Amino acid sequence: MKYDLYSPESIEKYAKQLINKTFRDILPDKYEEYKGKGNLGQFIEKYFFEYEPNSDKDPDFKEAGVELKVTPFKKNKSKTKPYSAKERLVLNIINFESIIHESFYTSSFLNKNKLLLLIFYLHDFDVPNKLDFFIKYVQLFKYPKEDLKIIEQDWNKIVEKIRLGKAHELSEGDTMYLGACTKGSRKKDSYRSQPYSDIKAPQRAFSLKSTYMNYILRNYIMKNKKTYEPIIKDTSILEKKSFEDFILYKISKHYGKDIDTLCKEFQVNNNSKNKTTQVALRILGLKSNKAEEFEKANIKVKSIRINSNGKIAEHMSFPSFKFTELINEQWYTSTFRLMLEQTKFFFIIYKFDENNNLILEKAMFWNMPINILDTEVMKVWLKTVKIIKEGVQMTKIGKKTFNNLPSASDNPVSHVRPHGRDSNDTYLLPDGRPMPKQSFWLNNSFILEQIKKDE
DNA sequence: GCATGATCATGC
DNA sequence: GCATGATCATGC
Repeated sequence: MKYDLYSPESIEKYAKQLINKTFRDILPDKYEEYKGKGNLGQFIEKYFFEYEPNSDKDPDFKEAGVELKVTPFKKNKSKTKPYSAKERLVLNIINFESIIHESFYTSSFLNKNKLLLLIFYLHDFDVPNKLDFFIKYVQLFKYPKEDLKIIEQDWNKIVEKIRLGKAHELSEGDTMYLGACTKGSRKKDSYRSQPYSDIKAPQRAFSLKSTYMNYILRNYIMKNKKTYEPIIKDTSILEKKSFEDFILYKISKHYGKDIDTLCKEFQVNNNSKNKTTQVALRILGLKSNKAEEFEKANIKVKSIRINSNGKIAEHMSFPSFKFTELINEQWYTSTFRLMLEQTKFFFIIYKFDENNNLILEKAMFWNMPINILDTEVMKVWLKTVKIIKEGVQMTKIGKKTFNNLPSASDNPVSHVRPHGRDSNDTYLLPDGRPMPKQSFWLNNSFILEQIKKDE
């Protein structure tokens, strides 16, 4: 045997020979050309470790308790973040029927995935054949203690939802590091039954979110020194409270205070445009505007102001899209859908009182309910694509140019509006005309409704 | 006061 | 200089 079956370190050592090799380098001469079907993980199992791929309940290297994972990363244009994980890491499939009888520390998830042998290869978009990608990193990975605590909370949240008969409403935005991602086709016949409801749910698997994989890649694998400051400095806090509850508890101590008082108390510049967000982060004990946990969990902070009449003045904006890219996307894999599905939002909500003082009202975590995402938001998205393909109508009235993209009055949840530096900040339409950059927005009335549901 | 286009401000 | 979150401005 080329490696000791019982020793994780021996397996890792053997696997490190893969570094700086392509998949083609591993292919033995006498074997038929690998078809490229299936995944590269199976390829490594078969040709490098020389065992037949399986889908056991046990880890791939059962005796050593090591699960093999072959996963891509990619190069970015960004100088500060030169590399990212290309995708989430998909782990075992969730069996809705049996998982409701499990508990975390004896779960099938932890049994299979507590020690991972991560093999990172560089996905090069200019290289047509997967076999020519280079393997760059090979390393055993065990969840750090503080991460495992949050993963436990995530696991419990997912199982709780299944126990409530809501497997069909599972979404990656529900949880922090460990997600329940869809796996397999979206055809009706791939839907699965669930124990506490007659509604069939798409098959799902546990996964480590791509933002969490980014963190693993940059900090544990590439060993970058620059990390963000964590909010939870002492893991024992998470024994008593969930991460979310702890955060909300800290903010709640300052409910009712006005923004001027808060700025003074937490030494935030009162003229700063994002002072409302900054105050919340200072309350959480952060010196900067980034939190390690938020980065890993893909939590985006959004501040919301409610007017004294109880309404939200502004809609919520998202990054602008390129018309020519948007029309080539499919809804289920579209940038906008994936963003809404995978992002958890942290709302900091302020309200103007009758004297026009801005008061910290509450904070809450929110993510887009999947049933709204795949109905109302989908309609807006499809309509937008259709209009762009057919040719946007633009009408100039005075200084403003009006268009026929879906507006806030057309749909209760989402709409399209300009979102650029100014009206000269444009992208080209497929027909070559320039148009001010546009983005999807969430309607203020919808946000308000979601905030009220939380009460 | 709503609807929708236009623009500001901060951080990287 | 751009991307992105946040907010302003005008006409009905």
